[in-house]
Amino acid sequence: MAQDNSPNKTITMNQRRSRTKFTEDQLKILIKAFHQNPYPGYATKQRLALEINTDESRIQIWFQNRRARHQCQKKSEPDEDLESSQDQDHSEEEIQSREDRRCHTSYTSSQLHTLIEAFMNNPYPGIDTREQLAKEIGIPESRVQIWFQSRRSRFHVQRKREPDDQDSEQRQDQEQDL
DNA sequence: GCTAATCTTATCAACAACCTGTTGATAAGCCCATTAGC
Repeated sequence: MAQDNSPNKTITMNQRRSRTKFTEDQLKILIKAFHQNPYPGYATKQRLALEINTDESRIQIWFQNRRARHQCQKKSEPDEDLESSQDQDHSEEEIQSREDRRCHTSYTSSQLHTLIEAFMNNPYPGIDTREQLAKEIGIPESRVQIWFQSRRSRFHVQRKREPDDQDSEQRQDQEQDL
């Protein structure tokens, strides 16, 4: 999706998380797991994270990127290599057999207060800010990142709707005047 | 150039209050999302 060029974006760019460098052994394990199931549930991601000694959120991102690359590959070279042919059958059955999601995180009012305040200050916090917030409210950084994503999304939807709401209000006023 | 990190948007699903709205989690991205570190 197109991203805007707001000043906030610059803040994000400067504070990216440092790139994770997976070893060959780690990649072997991840690729094998991907062949078995490109949509692993939370339990599998946690197990993988433990196995290759990394964070579960990095496993999630790796699978997201892998799926994206894989989609491109499948389109450009259908029924080509072993990898593609092995993954041809993923689809409906696979979606049906998807593993459980992560448990719903519940935030306390004080945690939410801290997050909202931070959001108003900067809706695009970099890794340092997110980690600081995570530490402050005692929630994993990955959850803080997801919270900001959802918050921005709803904020954008709300802002898109606002002009419509104003229009309809104006129309109602005009109707009442008549 | 490859790919991890990040973004927006749409949708699913858990939860609080009791049928529906709110919001966290996840998936897709088609001029094959964009950005940026190695």
